[in-house]
Amino acid sequence: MAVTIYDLAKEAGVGIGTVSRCLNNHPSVSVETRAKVLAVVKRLSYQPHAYAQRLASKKTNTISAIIPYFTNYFFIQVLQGVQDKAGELGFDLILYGVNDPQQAEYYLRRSLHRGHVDGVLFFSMKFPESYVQKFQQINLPLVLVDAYHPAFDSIRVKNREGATEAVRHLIKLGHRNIAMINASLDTQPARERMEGYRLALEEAGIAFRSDRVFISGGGKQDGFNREAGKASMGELIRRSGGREKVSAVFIASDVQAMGAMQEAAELGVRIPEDLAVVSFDDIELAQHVQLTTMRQPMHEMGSLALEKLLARMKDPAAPPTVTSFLPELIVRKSCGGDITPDLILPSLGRIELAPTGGESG
Amino acid sequence: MAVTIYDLAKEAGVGIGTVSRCLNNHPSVSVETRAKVLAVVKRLSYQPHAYAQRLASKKTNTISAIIPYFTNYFFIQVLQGVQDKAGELGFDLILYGVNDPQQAEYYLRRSLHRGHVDGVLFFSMKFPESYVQKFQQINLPLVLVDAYHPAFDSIRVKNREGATEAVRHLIKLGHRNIAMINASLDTQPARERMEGYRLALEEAGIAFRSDRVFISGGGKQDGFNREAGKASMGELIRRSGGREKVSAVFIASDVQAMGAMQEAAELGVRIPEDLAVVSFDDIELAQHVQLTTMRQPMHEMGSLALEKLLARMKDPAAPPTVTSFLPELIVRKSCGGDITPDLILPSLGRIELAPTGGESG
DNA sequence: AAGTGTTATGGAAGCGCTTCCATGAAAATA
DNA sequence: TATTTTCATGGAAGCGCTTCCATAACACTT
Repeated sequence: MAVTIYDLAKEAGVGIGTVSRCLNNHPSVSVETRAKVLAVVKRLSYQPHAYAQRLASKKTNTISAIIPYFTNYFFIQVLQGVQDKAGELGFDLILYGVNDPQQAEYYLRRSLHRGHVDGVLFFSMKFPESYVQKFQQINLPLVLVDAYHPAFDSIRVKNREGATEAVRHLIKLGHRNIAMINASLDTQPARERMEGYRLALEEAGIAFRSDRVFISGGGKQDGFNREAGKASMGELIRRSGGREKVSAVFIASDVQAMGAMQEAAELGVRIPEDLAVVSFDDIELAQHVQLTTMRQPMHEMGSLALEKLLARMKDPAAPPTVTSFLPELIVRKSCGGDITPDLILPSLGRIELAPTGGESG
Repeated sequence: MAVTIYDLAKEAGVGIGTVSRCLNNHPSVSVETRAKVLAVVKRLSYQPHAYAQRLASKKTNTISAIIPYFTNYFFIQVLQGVQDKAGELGFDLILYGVNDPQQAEYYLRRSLHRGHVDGVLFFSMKFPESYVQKFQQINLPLVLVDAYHPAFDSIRVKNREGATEAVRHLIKLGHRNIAMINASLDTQPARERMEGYRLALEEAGIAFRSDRVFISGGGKQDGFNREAGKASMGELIRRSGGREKVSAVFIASDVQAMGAMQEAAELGVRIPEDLAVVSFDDIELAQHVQLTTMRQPMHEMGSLALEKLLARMKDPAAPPTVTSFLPELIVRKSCGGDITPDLILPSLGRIELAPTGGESG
């Protein structure tokens, strides 16, 4: 069997307490003893048993992250922030990918197992009311990212303000007939972004028309995906016409915009000539397709989430904090108009979305 | 403090053994006793202590996945496969993202801690020789994905064959001056894909020219990234000219191809008119930019990896197995020529890469 | 009635650690 | 030299489980 501290103790001719102390850099061990023990540790290539340590010390050094649809680029980039920080701090990160809402509860339950994790990161979903008390009861640190509940720490994005700025930009470019492609209103970001859209319109004296808001997805996921975006754009194009033709659209996320742009191209609608597009997130891809979008500091949100969790562990009694990020408008080509220099690329790419069937240029 | 089985036992008026048996669905408990105990479990909202269980039962139900640069879409898609399977089987997945090679060893060491994980998935990196023995010694199941070592199970992709097919396709379209943009030759996939490239050329009686192979990245990561692809393409375009102008290029991965295409567009080189492109992976994006590429079954590779790990746990003595996937050519528009219908999209998109400065079509 | 199974149960032992307490030796003080 | 303080150390207890063994209770057999 594996080497235990008992083996080490016997081999080094000391007690198990001493061995443990050597391993944990406890001060009260003589230099010689420590050297002797560590030599044995090395010789027998001893490996501590993680769970025995954790059982005895009551710390797990592990956190879990519960994330919906984590192949969504937005989450990946946030997750990267979490992971980098976790590595830096020596924490293990258990990844729970949620594909349907029920799973979220399953993973919450799992995270609640006493001694399983030191804390939980919960992303972009409505935190189930029924778990609020459970977390409070056992005092398990929890941080909500891109979500909100008054009882817990949260990291948010000013969706409303961001959306307003996005739509304002379109208005500034002269658009009046501005549609929105949104995700499921079950999600808070979708609701908030729509509110921002509505506000910007009102501000400019443009009437909000609910028939200009397109939500699709047929219940599949939460609507923040390429297919939903594609479907919505299809509908938009089919329904938009006549003198009140929609000339610009605000899309609730880059991923949707990807699908939407593809559909537009397939239907011969040119972007930005026929339709200006602004969306939300600034995932890596957005740059590639020259999408104008509202940037969220995803990596930073991820690492901050972990920091907040640690702070919470240190001081469980502190009142819940909320950190809000204000998204930043990144102007690229998809909105047309007076294009200001791309804020990411030093030189502008020449990638265009052209509706021609064959060669162009 | 938290509720333990002792509390349950006292409360239900039974012994701890009986409680444990109830919780674990052991057969030899009477129906009434079980009901009585489970009622108490519910009433006290008992949560088992994960690490105590694990310490006593010697099973962790956890595996770790060591993945380089996991924001790379290729890995994400593989990881999704792993995660889905893990969720299905009730395993916890610890994610170790590696940003530089040293970290890999750190995470290997960590995974080796006795009792920490039941098995390890190691992705796309050279498995360090110095850890071979350690894994064998403690008999920790290990599966290599997109990597190989004779001592362990592995899941591979026939990189050579895939590359050959990719280049053959270009040759079939009439190209003779075919360059390659590769990643660091320190990685096995890069070496194998280059060999496939060379083979296809030889097969067609075309001389291999090392000045037609472009590798860049300046040591940053392993070269499988957008920036490296962009840099290589820049060099290719600058160096290619005269009568032996390169008319097609095989790029070692989609991610690199993204950067390369961007650079081409910026330099006014049209794809596919001026330069045909075929690459490798078929990440989700490839469809979006109409990239012809060799598809790897990423999700399947991920879930198979976990299955293999389980098989290995069951039978530690079985000889190492190797499963190889043959990538499949997906023809889209980036290679020009006689375009066959896209195998993913029912109808072809119209997204084009046009080198024009402004509107086109 | 005595013997043989069968089933349900209690609880000790043990998983491999950390931590605390007691102890003995050495150093510092009077 | 006698006494206190400090330091290093050994090892028991305990973390919360699973599992095994012993036992009691009961139903069958002959």
